[in-house]
Amino acid sequence: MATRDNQHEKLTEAQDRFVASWGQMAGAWGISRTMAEAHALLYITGRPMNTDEIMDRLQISRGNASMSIRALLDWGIISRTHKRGDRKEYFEADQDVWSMFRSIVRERMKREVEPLLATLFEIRDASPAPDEAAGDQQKELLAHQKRLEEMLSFMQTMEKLSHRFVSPSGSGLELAAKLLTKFDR
Amino acid sequence: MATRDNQHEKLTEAQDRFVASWGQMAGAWGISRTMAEAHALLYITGRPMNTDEIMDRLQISRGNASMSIRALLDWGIISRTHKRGDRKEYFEADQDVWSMFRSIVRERMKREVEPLLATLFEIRDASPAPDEAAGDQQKELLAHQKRLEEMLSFMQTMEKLSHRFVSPSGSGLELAAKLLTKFDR
DNA sequence: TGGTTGTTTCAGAATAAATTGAAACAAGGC
DNA sequence: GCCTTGTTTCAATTTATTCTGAAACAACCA
Repeated sequence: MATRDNQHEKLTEAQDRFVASWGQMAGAWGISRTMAEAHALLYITGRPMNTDEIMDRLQISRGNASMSIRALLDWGIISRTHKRGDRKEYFEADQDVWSMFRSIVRERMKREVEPLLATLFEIRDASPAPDEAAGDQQKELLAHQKRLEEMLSFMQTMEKLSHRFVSPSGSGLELAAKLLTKFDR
Repeated sequence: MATRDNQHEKLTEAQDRFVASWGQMAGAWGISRTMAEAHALLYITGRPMNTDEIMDRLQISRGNASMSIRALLDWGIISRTHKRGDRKEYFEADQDVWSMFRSIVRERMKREVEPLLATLFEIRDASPAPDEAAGDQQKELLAHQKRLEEMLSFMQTMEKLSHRFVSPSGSGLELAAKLLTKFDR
């Protein structure tokens, strides 16, 4: 059975490396390392795990595990399961990479882009309106408004785009993306 | 001139709010607040500014200003300018929102996605290969490989997509995005 | 060459974010 | 009710990140 043991060891090592590289990526995107690692672990092992297993594997505290799992549930990229005769809660990751990606985009839009957009509208409406006179200051106010409008229009396009792909039936994005990359240049 | 003063005051206030909301957003995306604020300031004022002006307006130290400006230059979303008879360096933001966005995507891909992709390939190549036998463990190895492949394929699609839009002539994205949002559902 | 102005660097300080661990809380079973 | 098992919360701590300020550096000028 030495071969089998060796295989298993290498599998575990590959999983650990996957988890670690995922965790590294996290910081750059404003996600906590542990949260990313927990998700990576559930994804790459592909089986439901309970809190204790996750704690042990990632070497983290119970509190941290609980909060990270909660966050992943809120993002909608992992779900609860149960095992017969076991009172513990188990968690498993969405195994469809594209649907996972859609969930992430959906949440980030909702949490970060939408509030920003609302603020930008407020700022626009509170910005001083240029009057008819043609002084330099009026020109500047006009330019200010133009810059605000362009940013607003950009973000609105992004929002619509994300809704278009992310929300309902949903799997349009995968097809579109693949088509778009199919023909080089 | 009370009206003019009032207009100017309101303009400054609008700019400050823009800068602040931009800065808030930053944290969620793994960017330092100051860097985002400096960029927002240059964008919304629309005119070249030197280090001292930026320091004063954002209330930050010279060191911080210098490093943030440098980072923005590295990202390619601001550029250096000079004024006749003034030895100071001036900086101005790219005023085209879409080209700005392209620069950001290009850099993030290069810095974060490409290295991750390289690591994923390494992990795949170091993962144990299943043999012909049909045991549970072999099935698991197969499933592991499938998950890795799916993630790899996803990220490769994303990379190609980004190259397609971001790199050369470049302005395709704007058109495509607008078209895609044009027809609801 | 020495003086002046402007820019960069980086060790240490300040700040923000993530993590722990123990207590509080829930949900059963007896 | 009152144990037992599992989960959540949160104040205190640890860790990571950002920022400061002064010194080093660079470029120009007289």
